Amino acid sequence: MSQVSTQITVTLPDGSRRSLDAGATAADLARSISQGLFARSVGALVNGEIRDLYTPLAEGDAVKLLTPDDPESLELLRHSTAHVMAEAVQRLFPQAKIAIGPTIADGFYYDFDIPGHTLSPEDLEMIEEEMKRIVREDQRICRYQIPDVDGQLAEFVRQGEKFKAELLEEHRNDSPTLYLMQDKNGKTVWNDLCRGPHLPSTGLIKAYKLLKVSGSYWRGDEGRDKLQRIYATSWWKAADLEAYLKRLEEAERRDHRRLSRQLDLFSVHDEVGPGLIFWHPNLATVRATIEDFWREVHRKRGYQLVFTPHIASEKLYEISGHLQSYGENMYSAMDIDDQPYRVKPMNCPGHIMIYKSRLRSYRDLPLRFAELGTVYRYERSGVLHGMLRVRGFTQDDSHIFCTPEQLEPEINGILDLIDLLMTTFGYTYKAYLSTRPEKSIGTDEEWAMATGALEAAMKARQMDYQVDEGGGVFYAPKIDIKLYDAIGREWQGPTVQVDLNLPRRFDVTYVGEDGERHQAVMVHRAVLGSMERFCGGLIEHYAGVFPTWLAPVQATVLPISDRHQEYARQVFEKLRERDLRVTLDDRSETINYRIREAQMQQVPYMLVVGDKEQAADSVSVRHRRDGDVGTIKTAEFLDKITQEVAQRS
RNA sequence: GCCGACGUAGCUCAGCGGUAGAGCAACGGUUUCGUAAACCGUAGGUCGUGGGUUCAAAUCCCACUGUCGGCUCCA
Repeated sequence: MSQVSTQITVTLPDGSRRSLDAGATAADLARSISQGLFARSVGALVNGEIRDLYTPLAEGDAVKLLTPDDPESLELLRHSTAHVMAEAVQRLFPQAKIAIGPTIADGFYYDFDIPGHTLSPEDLEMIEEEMKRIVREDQRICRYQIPDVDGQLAEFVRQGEKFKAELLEEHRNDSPTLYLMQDKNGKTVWNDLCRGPHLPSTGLIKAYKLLKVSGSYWRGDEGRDKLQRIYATSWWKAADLEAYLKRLEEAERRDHRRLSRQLDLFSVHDEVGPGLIFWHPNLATVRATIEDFWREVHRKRGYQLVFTPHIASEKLYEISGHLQSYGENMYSAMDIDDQPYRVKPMNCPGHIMIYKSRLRSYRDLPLRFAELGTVYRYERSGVLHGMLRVRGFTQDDSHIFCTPEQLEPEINGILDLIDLLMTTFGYTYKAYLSTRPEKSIGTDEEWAMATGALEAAMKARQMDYQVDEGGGVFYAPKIDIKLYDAIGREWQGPTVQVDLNLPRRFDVTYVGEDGERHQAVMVHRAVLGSMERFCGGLIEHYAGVFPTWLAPVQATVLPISDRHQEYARQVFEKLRERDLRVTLDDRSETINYRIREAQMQQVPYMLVVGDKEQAADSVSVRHRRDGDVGTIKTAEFLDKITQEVAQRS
């Protein structure tokens, strides 16, 4: 051990400082703290960035050693598992060329080009077996800075690793690194061009599973090589993997297409075409209830409801620009009296027509037009998905026309409405502000005004939000809200956009205090998005167990035997008079059978009536979740359920 | 659109070269019941569509169509 004269000092998470020999790595730091920590460390967080355990540290670095207890360590684990998977694939399929293999939420994937072979589910098992071997071999994973980029390039080319060659060429000035997999004798058995970071060795990999194969394209470009992608996941503990697979199962259980069959919610038909939804009575009831609520809250907030036609002359979409920039998502023209017409893909031009039907004064503003507007858009067949991705859908669309001064309070009002609706349905959410992208129209002042108003409104409400720099659409900055459902999945939620384009294209103006015409400011916003997607998502969020105010059937009356039918009918009528959705199930099936059926249909209340209830003008209440909750007076039950519905709980 | 898997009774699925099966649902009867499936019986499919191979095709091959998992796109 030669004593190096220079020392460096690093800071630990608890604020304490530690001196190390210059050139010391995070591993050395761990060792200097305790053997136990060293044994558990798999990487380090250096100045907030995840790094290899054997990263040399520099003077002043803030270092946190990562062990499997730290969530950040999963990134290392998954990235390394991806490499092991790629190594396994190349062992089994020597002709396979590797593309990229990043980590994603809950796992990772790796893309391959495997000439002459298509991966099958059986292959996945084989690959898993091979991975087991690589893990058992406990290969070291070493970072290696490429000293001679051209030499390495030539090597990649010689190996036919054209994707890696392309990547290396691109990153040649970024101090590119290889990660080498080395066996016990220090011999490199595999390598991958990779920025890292990685685990120190493959032996640390424990619980992983390959999930599915699918197609992809090199760099996501369908003009380029077709690749095969393997999706997989990796965890530190078998129990975590188990829990994750359980979560997938739970998601499967909640799948709205599956629940639709059980609860008779919606259908699509070959004879009609894909992506076109038929709402059955049960789901139509849910939707209608949501729409009633939606209309109520909009009226209360000064929105005016409008309706616009489903087809329009092409001229409209030429003015709006949709034909030019959105044409490939629009259905082809139909001929009406020698004029081309189109099915509407957007509601905005229609709302603008209403605005422009007369001269507007600043005194009229803001004008808030809202419509449950049905639109049709061409979606490529492969992307259609149940109710979540369709070709015809109804947006809860609104366009607000206002002055620049009114913009901020209007945004604030929208955010308030969003909060009310999302809270009612039990979603939590996060907000994102998307700012001006590179390719965009409008002046700097316009963008500053619009973006500023969005930001100011969120700040005024003390909302947490993240900024997605350059993530706006070309004509507008926007606020996107992401929803989190009952099992923590993310959904695309409400969106608010300040449009800098259409007011100009349509010459949307108002007469100001000064008697001059000014261009109006226009805001697009959708809260629920589309009724199809929202209701589809809601089915999964509630797992088909709709709260009482939304439930297709809120209560069912179950007479014990035929002699109770008359009384059961009386109870049924009483509920119906209260405008409750109630059914009477007096079929000659056993009471157990009828209860089971109501349970499986997720009916909130089952009202069992027999001799005792008949004698006491009462009902025996069975709740779908709590079971038999006892007998109460019919009038009392009516009050309770009516209140529950009114509270939307 | 592209890659891959799949399409058998209303639903869930078995059969995978040799005369189409089960459970549930439906229908008819019996049963009149106290909190998650009473009993007996009946009916139901040109095996997604079209073509090919074969003495013979639900089964093998091709095309189309739809669904599913991804890619991609999302004014």
